[in-house]
Amino acid sequence: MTIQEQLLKGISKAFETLFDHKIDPSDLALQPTRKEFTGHYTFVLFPYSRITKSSPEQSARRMGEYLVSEVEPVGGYNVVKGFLNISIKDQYWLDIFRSLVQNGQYGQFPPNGQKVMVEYSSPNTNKPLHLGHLRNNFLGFSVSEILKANGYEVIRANLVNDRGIHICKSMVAYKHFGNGETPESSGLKGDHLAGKYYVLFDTHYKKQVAELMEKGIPGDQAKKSAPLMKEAQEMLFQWENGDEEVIGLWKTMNAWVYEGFDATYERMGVAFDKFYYESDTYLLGKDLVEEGLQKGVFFKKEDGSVWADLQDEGLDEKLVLRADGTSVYITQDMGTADLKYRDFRIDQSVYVVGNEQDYHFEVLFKILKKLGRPYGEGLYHLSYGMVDLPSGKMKSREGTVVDADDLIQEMLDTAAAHTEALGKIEGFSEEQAHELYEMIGMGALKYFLLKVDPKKRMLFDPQESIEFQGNTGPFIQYTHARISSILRRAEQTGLLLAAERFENPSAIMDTETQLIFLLNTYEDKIQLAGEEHSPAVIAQFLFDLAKEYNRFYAELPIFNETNGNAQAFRIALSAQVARTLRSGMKLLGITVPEKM
RNA sequence: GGCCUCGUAGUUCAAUGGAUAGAAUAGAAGUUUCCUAAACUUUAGAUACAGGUUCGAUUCCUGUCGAGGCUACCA
Repeated sequence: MTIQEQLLKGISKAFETLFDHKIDPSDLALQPTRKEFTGHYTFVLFPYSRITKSSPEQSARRMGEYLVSEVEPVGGYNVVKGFLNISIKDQYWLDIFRSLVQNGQYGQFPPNGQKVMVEYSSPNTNKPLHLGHLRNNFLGFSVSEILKANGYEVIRANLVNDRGIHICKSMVAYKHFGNGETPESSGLKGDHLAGKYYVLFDTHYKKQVAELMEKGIPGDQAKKSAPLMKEAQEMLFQWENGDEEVIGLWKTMNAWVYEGFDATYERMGVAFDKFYYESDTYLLGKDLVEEGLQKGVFFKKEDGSVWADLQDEGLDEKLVLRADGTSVYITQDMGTADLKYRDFRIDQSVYVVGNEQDYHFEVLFKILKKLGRPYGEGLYHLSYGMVDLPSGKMKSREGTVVDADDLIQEMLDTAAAHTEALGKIEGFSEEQAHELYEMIGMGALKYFLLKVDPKKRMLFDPQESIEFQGNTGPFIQYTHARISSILRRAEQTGLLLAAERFENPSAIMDTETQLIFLLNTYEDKIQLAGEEHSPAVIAQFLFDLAKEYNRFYAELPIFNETNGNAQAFRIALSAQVARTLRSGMKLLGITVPEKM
């Protein structure tokens, strides 16, 4: 039983014996005591004044007395207004610490028998990845790691949007202006090459529209009738009919793009267990429409189009099949959801997709539930906000996007320049130095994008680059590197062995208690993050831990300590902090260096 | 127009309805003979506005103002 559980049980008992009122421990909540006050856990009595029939302050005192005498780990208490601050005896912190150190499964919960698919990344194959994709990929990868740590079996999926009008645009432009250019001949990464033609299409298309409008054709009509657009639509039609030449070009260009994506994914450190391609799935879902009609979930209008009526759910009617019998986006998503289930028998499904699709997923999930899908209750849209630039929104057509490859390179360069300026790479080989830059640059970028609550839109200022001080990835990496350095020295002096079987010091300091307190909450954070699908919870925790450790390190001597027990204990505590930092950063997809 | 998010120090972010609204950064002032100064210490600075709910509101409700998104027989 954890210390929190013991406390809650004690409080529940206190309510029963002191105030003659039964409250289940699971209905009670403790919070960590704020720094300005003494104590470890705080229980708030205000809400219970009706039950206790006395002032919150009085009842807090009585409860404090009760807990001190009845709950073994409680060493003392103090009351401020209706807040009961409970202190735990040192001995119990030491016991907790010992059990954390000895727990071989620390940070990893046993398998829970549940299978979950996390779909993320899901790029279009007509242009390279940008800053928004980075947030998506880091979130998806991190959430997968967190779910694994929570005991889920995780399948990471990437649904590649490899067909449609946008790809045809790139293809049309390539046909006109390509002159047989290839990634090899141009020296461009495949995805950037395709992106170049997408931009070319747009510039020429805009020119055509402007010309038509000058001739007096209204804007709407001009957009539809511009020759390039017509050509793109014609090409889409040919693609759907399996035209050999079109399919050939499509395959060639997509292959270039995949090669480019693979390189970027590898640099980002993300991976997938299963790829789905829209060219395979875009016709799926019609059988579900049929099933829905039979079940009465859908209805047919006079023109033959099929609709889902979600007005009882507070939503509108939604089209699921066109009058001509062709499917729409949501039809395909319904079919793909079923396909995923057939492939893996998943219990849950997480979709990492931007918040502009909130409504789409709300509708999709409601439909799937109405259709009685076995996975229907386990659907979750991990919606995240856009990444804004100081100049405003990113628009690919206006060239204001921040390219993922460029940004990553810039991060590495900045990390390299910074590291060299600080003289940190003495004794490093070229290869080691490069590895370190990569760790730091990517650590900074990942941490920066993950520390913010996913659902909020966030601002990214590429000019200021990314900080290496303060609440950043490198700060945590640095803390880990320092501890590693301490452990190396401890090993040389033979202190590490002593630390491994440390004996309890006679007294422990506040900072040490605080560190153990934090270490003890690590697994709670993992579980919380799993529930909320939020790496931000873990990022914040790691920062708090690193900061607290730095304070500890600044205040307490480690190697000057004359008391052998205290010294061994501090080294053991340092080692455990390093272990937690390593474990937590792994959940964010960030590696930590031994030396920096 | 309708629907959904979001407005917190100069800036970027926190805060299951709880204590004196926390951090980081930028500003000001300090700290390197133990292991790494990418660190530490001190200092100043904020809940868009107006109501309501209650012991208590950044949080819940209503309205105003402001930012963004969705509102296609596009994907």
